Amino acid sequence: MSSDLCAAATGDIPAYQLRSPNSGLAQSIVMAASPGSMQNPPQHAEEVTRKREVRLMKNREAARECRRKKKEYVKCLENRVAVLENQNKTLIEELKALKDIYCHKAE
DNA sequence: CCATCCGCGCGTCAAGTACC
DNA sequence: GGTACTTGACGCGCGGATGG
Repeated sequence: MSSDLCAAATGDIPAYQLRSPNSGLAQSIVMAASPGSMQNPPQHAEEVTRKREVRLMKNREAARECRRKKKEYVKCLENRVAVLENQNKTLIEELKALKDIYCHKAE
């Protein structure tokens, strides 16, 4: 069973790069030290650390998913190459056969 | 054995892009 | 603009292959 990735693989845009809203997880919870508050109490430090951990965790998973998609995409491309090579071979054979027929007629 | 190489997957960062 | 998401690049550790 080939996924939709394969269908997209026939197009121009790498399927694993196609974006859909709400797909996957990721990083980015921008570290915010509120501009006015120069005091940096321990609670804030904890909060910052927590946010960073969450961000790292999300990005970790996002990277894993990204790699998985990329691998699948490459596999699809390889399959496609195999199919096209076969088609090419068949067409070459066909052409050869037709040429043969044509040559014998010409004689 | 052991040292070295190689391929692979991982975590992280940074830059780019989408979406609000 | 700010936030969320995606992905290329980098460095690291691990396990298997291989030559000495």
